[in-house]
Amino acid sequence: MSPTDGQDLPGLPTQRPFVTVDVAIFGVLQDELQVLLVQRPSLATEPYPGLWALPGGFIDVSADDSLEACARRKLAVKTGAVAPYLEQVGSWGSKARDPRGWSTTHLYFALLPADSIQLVPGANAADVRWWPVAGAGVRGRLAFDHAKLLAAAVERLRAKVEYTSLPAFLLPREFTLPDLQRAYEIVLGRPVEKSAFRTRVLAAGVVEPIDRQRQTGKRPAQLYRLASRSEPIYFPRTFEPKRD
Amino acid sequence: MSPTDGQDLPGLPTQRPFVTVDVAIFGVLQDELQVLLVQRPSLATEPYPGLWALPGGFIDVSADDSLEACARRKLAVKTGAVAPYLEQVGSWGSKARDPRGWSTTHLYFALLPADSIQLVPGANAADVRWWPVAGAGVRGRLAFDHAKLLAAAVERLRAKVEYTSLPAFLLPREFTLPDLQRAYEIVLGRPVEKSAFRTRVLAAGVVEPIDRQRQTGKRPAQLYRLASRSEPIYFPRTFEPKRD
DNA sequence: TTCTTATAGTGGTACTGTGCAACTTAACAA
DNA sequence: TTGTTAAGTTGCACAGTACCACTATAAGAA
Repeated sequence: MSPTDGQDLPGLPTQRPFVTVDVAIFGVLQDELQVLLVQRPSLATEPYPGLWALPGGFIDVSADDSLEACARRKLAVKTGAVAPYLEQVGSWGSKARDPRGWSTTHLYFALLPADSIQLVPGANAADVRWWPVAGAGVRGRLAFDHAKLLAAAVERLRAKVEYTSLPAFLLPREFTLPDLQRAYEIVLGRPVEKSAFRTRVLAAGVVEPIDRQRQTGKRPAQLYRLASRSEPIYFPRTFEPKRD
Repeated sequence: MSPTDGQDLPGLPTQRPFVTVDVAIFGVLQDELQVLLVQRPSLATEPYPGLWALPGGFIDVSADDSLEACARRKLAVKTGAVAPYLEQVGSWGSKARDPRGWSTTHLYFALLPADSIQLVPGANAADVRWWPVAGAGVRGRLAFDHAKLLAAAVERLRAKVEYTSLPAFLLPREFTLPDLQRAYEIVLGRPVEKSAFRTRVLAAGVVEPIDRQRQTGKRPAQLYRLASRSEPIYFPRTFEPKRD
């Protein structure tokens, strides 16, 4: 048995992977699902200089109390906001994923109303930008294995949108049912049937009407807000579209 | 900005959490869902001496190529077998969860036919035993935050059993539909209706009949095996029991 | 004023997968 | 032959979704 193996050692292993947290931050801008990426600094001493990557970085063992706290901190640093929804996607770790050595990352994804935030390039990133999500990722090469991570986050998001109220967290506090329907369509990348959608959302108690409407030039639309602003609703069934 | 923060540092952080992988290994024994636990050595130098814990331990950066490979290795060491199903539950990390310092763990769960394996106490564990799963965990105190980890694994397992064929991985290669139904009932902790269950399983193409039956004294039962021995099937809907 | 247009919202029927209860079938044993 | 028991089937009810057609409400044009 290898000397670094196991909880039974009197001491801790001296060779440890380094540990990072990455966050895929999603928003809806210009009627598209977009993800926030940061450009890595163009220093030859850095891996993947100048390439775009998911926001994230090393755990700070003196500043962060937990993984999730670390994710929330990184999110706040980039957006200046507290995201209404944050979920862990999973973790990845291997000898090969970072040229600097054995590394692990803990991946989270966040949803937020894109109009509510300010982008903050910050000290450790050359630039910050929203990128449209096309298919399972974005156009262009990403640093490290971030294309794979992003694909996993997008897949998780789309899967859960089939049976939860997650897209509501992409909207501002007050919204109409057509707004919400559109958010579903943008994330899923396919049309959603109006009548069934409304029945589903109202029957599940996702939203409650406020006593105001939105005037748009045509028939005004009832405004709603979330019944529960922190927890998503789970619908009894997924969508079941006939034609694909 | 803290000196250990960020990918932008020329160097890597010197203070790193230590990294472990834990595996919740589930099986069905004596008509009960059980989980494999190891007893920690009774050395005063070890945290939680003598307590039971999920099998797992430190990543071995020289032996393990990836997190999942590490999980498979730990699984093989304890059971001497390759589990037909392994899935990551998630990761946890904090300053407080291990008295030795900031630590992270990557939690997996595995399903296997309990009769197919040999328990291997091994060098780094005083004992290995199956423990019945009662509610969200096991009777008795576990080391570290393993009660929370086990609860998360059990919750994930039960949730997926509602809409997948996962319990099939708890059975031997050949089984009858009543066997499979019983596995669902054991994991879910509630009865499952025979007729709807059979329709569901057969319509989804989970199994294929072999041309043999099992004689039990009463009417013989058709034997089946999995159509796909590696991937679970996702049913179009969850169970929808009327009375709870 | 009326007509047109566009979006919001409703109603009605079909369909699918599940729940449930009653039934039939196959083997064994008394 | 009959009774027992577990395996397997049949038929109907039900809930939630899909789809299509319809009505409602505002603004602006005619």
